[in-house]
Amino acid sequence: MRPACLSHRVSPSSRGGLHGRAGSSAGGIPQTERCRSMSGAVRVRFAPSPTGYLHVGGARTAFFNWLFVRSEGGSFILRIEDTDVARSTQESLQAILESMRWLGMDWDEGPGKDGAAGPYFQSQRMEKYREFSSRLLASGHAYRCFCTREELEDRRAASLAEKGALKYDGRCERLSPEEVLSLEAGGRPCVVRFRVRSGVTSWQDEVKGRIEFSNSELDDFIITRSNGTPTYNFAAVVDDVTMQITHVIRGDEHISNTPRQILLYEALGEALPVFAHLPMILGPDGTKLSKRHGAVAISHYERQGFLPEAMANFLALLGWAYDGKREIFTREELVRKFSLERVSSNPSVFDQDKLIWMNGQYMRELPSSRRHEMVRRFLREEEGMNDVDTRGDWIDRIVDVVGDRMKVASQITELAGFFFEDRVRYDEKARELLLSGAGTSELLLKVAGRLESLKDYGAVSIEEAIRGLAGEMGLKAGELIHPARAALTGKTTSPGIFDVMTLLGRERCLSRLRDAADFAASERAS
RNA sequence: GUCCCCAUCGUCUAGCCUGGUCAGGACACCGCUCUUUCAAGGCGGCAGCAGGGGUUCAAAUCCCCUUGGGGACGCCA
Repeated sequence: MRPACLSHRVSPSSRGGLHGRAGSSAGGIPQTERCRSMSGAVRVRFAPSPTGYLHVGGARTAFFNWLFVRSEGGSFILRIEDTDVARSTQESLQAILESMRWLGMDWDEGPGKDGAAGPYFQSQRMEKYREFSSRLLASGHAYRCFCTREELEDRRAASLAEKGALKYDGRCERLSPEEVLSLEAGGRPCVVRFRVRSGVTSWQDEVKGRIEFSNSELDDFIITRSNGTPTYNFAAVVDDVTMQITHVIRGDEHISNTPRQILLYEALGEALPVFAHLPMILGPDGTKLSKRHGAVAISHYERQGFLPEAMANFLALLGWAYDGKREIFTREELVRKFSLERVSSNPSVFDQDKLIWMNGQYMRELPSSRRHEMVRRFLREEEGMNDVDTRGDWIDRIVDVVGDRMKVASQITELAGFFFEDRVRYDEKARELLLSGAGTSELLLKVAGRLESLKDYGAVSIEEAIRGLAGEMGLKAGELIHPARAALTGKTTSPGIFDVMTLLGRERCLSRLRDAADFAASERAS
């Protein structure tokens, strides 16, 4: 309802990067900056191509779109850019939709949700692209080009060799109508190119401020391929126009596409949407985040036992901040507080440690039943444990005992793996501990003896017994506990030792304690 | 190579538009505390305005240059 393109960011030049002098449009062509959003409801879109999973960067883009439209009130359109038939797959589509849903993003129009602006698959919108292509051809904004790929490549290479520009030289633009006719008659395949006018193209970016390109930087780009399908820039504009998209919110790798798209809007006589280019998400090495940096698929995080609300919260903070102090927000708060004005213009590095921390924050607020579920699922699906449900209660108790040490479900392995393994493996520190003390072996045997003689084997009585034993021996409880921990878990850190003893069960405790006693004694002897 | 974007602790960032508060918070890290270890909690610490010029009484903040990083230059999206 607010007049988006006029009121936002009253002084955009402050966002830095204003190098162009305002109003100096060299070509003297007035920029049409009417905005669609002035006339109606906000409509935004997320337009993935189904050629893989939903990755962190895409998810962040989608989420900012979603957050924006939910905070403004409007429609979120999910459009599938599947014009690359060779690479698009049904599995990818499903995977992307699933990750979207997992993160809690619902769409108002798109796959499974028909609307007036459909269809929502580009592969089903070919007539529209053809129609707009002929319109541009008829109005003289576009022309046919008969150059072959080979010719183009040769010229590009030659130009490159002379350190020239890599742009199309526009030779087919100069073809006479007769030549075009005869070429067509000869059955020579052709593409349709957009005729880029001279001058300057600029826009007021919602996050970057004013951006300006000289059209001489652009060449006459292809809008329709020789096989009749539209290229990305063209399809995107036709769709955004026909779907009445008011705000284009996307990654800033699209900045260089924007002048071309604006020129297309202009030629079509359509009002421009508001553009908002989000800073990119980088890997720890400072380059664009990709699989090289490790896990980038949202589904990976789901499988590892991250919580969707934590993931969403974390994604929201990648390039957006409320006041720099508060960081934990419910989804409702995010919707309420989100605004494009507070999106920063500099790129951010994806910090897994902080994600883990944040997930831990959400994890400890969870009812234990939900933590049980998450761990069971992780064990079953990721660790291939097939008796998870027959041992369910026992596993649930382990999860309880692990408590908030577990920040992500997958950490159950490192935190409590010793419960599930038949034999303990001593890590470096445990080894040292078992081997260092003088009477360690004897201590362990005494602990074992005490546990063996317990009538009632439970956490409370175990604790009493161990502390009692320590007292009798004139030792501090810790002097018994530490070697016992090493013996039972193979590590020097673990959940509370009495809980460990309880859940491990008397038999396994006794054998592990005796094994460790043997280990301590034998190694010392040799 | 050309064009574009970006520049505050190691990382995410607040502060910049509307110059003047010890440059604030969080993750990570390091202490202390609690404690059977770890985790969590509490308390404390380390650490930053890329550099250089301007403008100004005053610059992280406004302007210019340099440097650095990133992105885009396809009949991919």
